Amino acid sequence: MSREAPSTAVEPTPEQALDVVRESIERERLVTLFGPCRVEYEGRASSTLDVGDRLVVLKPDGSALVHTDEGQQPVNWQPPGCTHEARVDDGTFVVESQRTTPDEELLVRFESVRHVAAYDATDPEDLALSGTEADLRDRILDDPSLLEDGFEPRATERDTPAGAVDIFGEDAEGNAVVVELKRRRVGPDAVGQLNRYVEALRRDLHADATVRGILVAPSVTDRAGRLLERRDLEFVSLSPVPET
Amino acid sequence: MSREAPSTAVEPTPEQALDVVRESIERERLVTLFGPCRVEYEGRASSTLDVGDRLVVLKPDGSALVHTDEGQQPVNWQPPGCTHEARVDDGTFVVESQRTTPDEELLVRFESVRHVAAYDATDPEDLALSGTEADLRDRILDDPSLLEDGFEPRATERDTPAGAVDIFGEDAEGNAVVVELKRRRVGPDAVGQLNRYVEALRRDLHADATVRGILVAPSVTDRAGRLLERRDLEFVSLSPVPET
DNA sequence: GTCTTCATGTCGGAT
DNA sequence: ATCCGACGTGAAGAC
Repeated sequence: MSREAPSTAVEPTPEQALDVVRESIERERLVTLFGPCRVEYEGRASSTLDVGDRLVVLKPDGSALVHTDEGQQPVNWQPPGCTHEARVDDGTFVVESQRTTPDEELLVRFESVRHVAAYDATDPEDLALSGTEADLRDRILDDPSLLEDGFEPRATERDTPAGAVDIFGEDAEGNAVVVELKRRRVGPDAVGQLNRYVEALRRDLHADATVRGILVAPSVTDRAGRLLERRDLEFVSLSPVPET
Repeated sequence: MSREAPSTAVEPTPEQALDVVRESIERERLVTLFGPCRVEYEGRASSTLDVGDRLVVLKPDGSALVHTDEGQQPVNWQPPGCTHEARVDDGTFVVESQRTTPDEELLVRFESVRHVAAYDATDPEDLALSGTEADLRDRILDDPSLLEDGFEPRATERDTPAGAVDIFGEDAEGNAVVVELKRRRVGPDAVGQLNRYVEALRRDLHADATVRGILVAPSVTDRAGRLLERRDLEFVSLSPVPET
């Protein structure tokens, strides 16, 4: 019962495709199908897609992907947790993938299946990613003077009525400082976020407390920069990874 | 030179895989590879992924996808416009996908290729999607009283210094109305967005002009609701699709 | 190219 | 289950 060789069939009949797919779903294999098909989706939104050649991937965790020859994103999909079902309907091979909460359904109707394959896939590894917001946070915690001289971090993920603040601390004068981190160049949305946290803390702390808000990112857009000024918020340029 | 049958090879040697993949890239076919591999990415961020079974998809538009047995999203990828290259390196089959602006590179090193397939794929169809924000906008433009009696739309995508307003109009009393649309339940971010537009218009219009801000969505979260009140903004519950 | 926002966003973490 | 924010977000449209 260890990993078996991939099962594949070129130009299978609908019945042959059905056999492969049903058994593969049963045995929790990763399935790929290729051929001309129509796709219908109904759920949070709804869509139809007329006949074209597509690659359909069914994963053992219940995800489904419909890929065309273009684009990084699938043209249709279903998230993990769905139930895949295959059948032959009116002589054509059909895959249906359903879930509840919310009720959603994906239907792929093949004009013909040009290829089907099934794989035993196991992947014990986690992705090791660097250059994230967490890396930016750690850079500042390791050397708070990167933010400004005299800055002292007091907490990460500090809760406020408006949400959790990335880094909360004190400046050299003892003022409260709210730091919002972004791993890349930011627009007006990040300024709004920082502003909400600063307002919330100003309401929560003593009325006489000064609360500074500092946005930390590699850079800001013009509009975001003007918005920062208007809100009396500050900006410090810093990347998740030291500049080369 | 019309559509040929899929080419596939089970357990190819690295050299056989190389032949198939090189020719398929040349001929702009859609390629899938399956087998145990390591993956490295370097670009906006960087990542490594140790050995595991994965499905790799190379598209003729230059996209690359690395899928594990779990998750809707690829564990690694490359966007359209990249250059795919295959080679045998130290006896192992390797795929490299590169792009510029920004410089990014994806490297997939197979321990062994368990299956390779190549497809001629053409897809002339566009997805027909409904239930989007555009549908919500059209509902209101068709029947402005859905927003409130006496509302008159004047413009969509009206420009302000803070960005484009979804719907700009006038209420029964002649006050300016800024409408922000969301196709689903919204959080604090949407309130911030609406607030920016309202502030910008208050600065732009005559000092004595009243500018109302209305958020239109199926529902709002508690925090967003409180934020709306604090900012003196309004909420109207409406879905992109009429309720059943 | 940059900027801005939408998305069936997805995903993870916390409550 | 909902809420909230990060993401190598991606994709589209405007400038």
